[in-house]
Amino acid sequence: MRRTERFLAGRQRERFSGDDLDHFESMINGVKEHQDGRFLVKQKTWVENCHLVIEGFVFRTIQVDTRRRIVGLNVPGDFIDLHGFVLGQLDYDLVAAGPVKVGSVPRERLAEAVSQRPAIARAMWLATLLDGSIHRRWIQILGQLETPRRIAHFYAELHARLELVGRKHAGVLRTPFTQIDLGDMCGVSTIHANRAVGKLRKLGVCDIRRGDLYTNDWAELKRYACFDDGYLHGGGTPPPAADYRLRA
Amino acid sequence: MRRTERFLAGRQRERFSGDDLDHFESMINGVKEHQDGRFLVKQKTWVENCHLVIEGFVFRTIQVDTRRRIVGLNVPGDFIDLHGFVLGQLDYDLVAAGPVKVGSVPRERLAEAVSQRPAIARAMWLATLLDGSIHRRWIQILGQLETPRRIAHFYAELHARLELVGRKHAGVLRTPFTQIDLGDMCGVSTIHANRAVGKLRKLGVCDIRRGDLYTNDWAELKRYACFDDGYLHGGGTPPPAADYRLRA
DNA sequence: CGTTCCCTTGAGTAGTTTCAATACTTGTGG
DNA sequence: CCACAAGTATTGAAACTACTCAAGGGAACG
Repeated sequence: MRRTERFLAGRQRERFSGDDLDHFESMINGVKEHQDGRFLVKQKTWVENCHLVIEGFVFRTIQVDTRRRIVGLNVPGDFIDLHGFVLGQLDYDLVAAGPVKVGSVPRERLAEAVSQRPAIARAMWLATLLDGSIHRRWIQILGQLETPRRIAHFYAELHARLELVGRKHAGVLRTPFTQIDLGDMCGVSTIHANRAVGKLRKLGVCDIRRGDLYTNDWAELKRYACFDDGYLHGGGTPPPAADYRLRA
Repeated sequence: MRRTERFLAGRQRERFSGDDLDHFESMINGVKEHQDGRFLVKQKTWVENCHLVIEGFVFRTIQVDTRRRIVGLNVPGDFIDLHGFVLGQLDYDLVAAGPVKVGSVPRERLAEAVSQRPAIARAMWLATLLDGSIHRRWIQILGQLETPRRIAHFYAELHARLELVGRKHAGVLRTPFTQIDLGDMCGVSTIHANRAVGKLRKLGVCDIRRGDLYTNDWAELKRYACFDDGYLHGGGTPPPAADYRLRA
């Protein structure tokens, strides 16, 4: 299986030519595995390589004083630090959430690809736009839903994103996330995250145990979470035929 | 004064050649003024033109049922719907916040510029990355600060962003935002926004009246708001000399 | 000069936090 | 195999933050 197999899978990946896909695969100059909690990239340092998640999950965190906020989550197929390629540095830290496998692309190779392959340039831009879209939804969720629904929405999103990259989860979605993580994501205390998890259990929406979510009705869970997958821009919504490639 | 004068001002605008700047200016094929509350672009519709804010403010909102969330704010110099250029449609609505003047760029012109002018292509990507960076900060703020600090942070950010595009505000920063808007931005009820404004007044941090913020100590306000401008990627942080243009 | 929208204030309720204490898991070494 | 340690999960109680409902006051606009 290609290391870049999941990049933009479910979201216009089909626009790549076979040659582009080959080239893209060749840009990965190394793969590393990291343990849970490992800092992959620190904010405010010069980004020399960009990283693609191949296996596992990565948090984007911002730490202020003693308190950590998780401002984003990345799944297999996601680039995690493209911002650093253009801006030079990141405004967040990257932390392995559970064991993770990431591929590395040197910035010169990326610069070259972006300058010479319009499809890849466009794809990179697209990837960062998808990030933005998810960010906006998180902002909405944080301000609009009570904690149990935030947690449900988070898992619903994860479920949908994993499905886009080819991973179906029926009765259980396994993750390495602790309730501490859930709290940091939802902007609430750990204890409150625990009570919210308890409420989801009591309501019969789902059962979250040590990060693993059990449910036999994803549709009901998504309804409860007010989840609407439009913002993920999955498969069915490619724009009309008009040309919007970076180069003609 | 050029209509594109403020685009990326304070953030690598100096990287444009004079020719690029001329070309960029020529892409604007029309300028329109809109009144407060006017919907400029609706979500989930095909984006045929992209828009640049020339004067005034624009909200990015997401409406669910009767409740509106403001997930972003744009100021002069900002493109407000570049996402639609690549993704075809937006995941949010654009609403005029007070009277606003916007320039319009047809997508074919943008497609052409992006394909033939690497500096412009890079700038467009950069512009959307800055959006993302601000989004992440909002996520952090929403989860980490209590309401009075959120409001203070919001004004602090606005102050800094306006300064980047050449607008200094000493004793007062005038905006058309109502307390309803502040509540929708901070993810709290209007009434609670009102009480938070009252608290800022009582603390002596600032005095917000009908959207206008009065203070004689911006540094103190920013300290109170835990504001750190790094995420805006202003002037002082261009990356090292390495080439990261879209095309050689 | 009245309508309308916005701001302000009060009271009761619900959601969330902190502090504190008690279990449960998992991994490690004896 | 058991005991222990460390991290994680759970529960209770008091304090705080924020929400809703409700009513009154102020500023802007026609």
